[in-house]
Amino acid sequence: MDDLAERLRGSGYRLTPQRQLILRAVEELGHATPDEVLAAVRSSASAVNASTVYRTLEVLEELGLVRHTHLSDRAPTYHSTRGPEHFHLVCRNCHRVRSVDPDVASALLEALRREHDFEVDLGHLAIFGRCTDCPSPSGDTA
Amino acid sequence: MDDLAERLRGSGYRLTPQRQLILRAVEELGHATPDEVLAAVRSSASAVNASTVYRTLEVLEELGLVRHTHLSDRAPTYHSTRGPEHFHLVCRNCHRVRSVDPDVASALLEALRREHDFEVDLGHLAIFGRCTDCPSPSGDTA
DNA sequence: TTGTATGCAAACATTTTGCAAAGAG
DNA sequence: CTCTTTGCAAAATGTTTGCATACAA
Repeated sequence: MDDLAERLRGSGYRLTPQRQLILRAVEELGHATPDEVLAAVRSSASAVNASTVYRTLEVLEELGLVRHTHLSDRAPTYHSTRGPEHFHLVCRNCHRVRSVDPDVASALLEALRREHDFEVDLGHLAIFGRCTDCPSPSGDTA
Repeated sequence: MDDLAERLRGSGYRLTPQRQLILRAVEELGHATPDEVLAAVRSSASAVNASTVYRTLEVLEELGLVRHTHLSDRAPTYHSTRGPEHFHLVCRNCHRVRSVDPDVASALLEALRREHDFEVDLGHLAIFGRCTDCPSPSGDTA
């Protein structure tokens, strides 16, 4: 769908092949780092520059077409906003990442709004911890 | 208090002046990046190396004396575990950071435990969003 | 004395920047 | 045509590593 073209023009941006490719890559990859997006775009066809990926992800996020979150201490990951909104659970032990329905957190959001005048950006949220059934308390990545 | 000495030895580590200085700096600074810790330690006295700061913060965190969280897209911040446990609210607009009592999130933690077999690491949690009364919806740092 | 810890310098990973050339509208 | 976007190369930022030396126990 050419949501992309319209959204871009609506904000004074231009439609370029790079932007199309990068958005498509994010949509296909699920949760991908800029590097992974770069690799995907490159294999998929032409050569695109890393800085273009960074700049484009920034634009796409501004337009609300993608979002980023931090699922590790390393590079951020980007995902499309086309699917349902969600937040993330990340297990420090097995590194499994789960997407959770916002409803689970609605009470917290409400409390923070009321008691702390704070509006949570749920889509950016990544909660670290560990699966109850995950073994060794190994000092692992965060 | 020489909790530090005991904890270190209890895990086969040694007590060094650098480790004392770094722990003290974290305690005094509140929420500080490795770089800020480095600067504090350096001014406070002798010269310490950056890599020592990184290695030491890792050890201190393993021992449970400090914790780190991500209050920006940049460097992580470390804080002492001597104060009460808390999680963080970060406003994308005014960059204010608030420490919140864990109780506010207890229902969520319980739900995640029950419904997702997931044990949240609350001390690492930083929730982004914006103060309700913060003005402009400027596309700001994350 | 023995092995851990440090300093140093270099490597690494990720992101940002300036600027000239390409290309969208 | 004009102004945005790209590629490129270099710099900036934050962190990690190998190795010889220093020092805690």
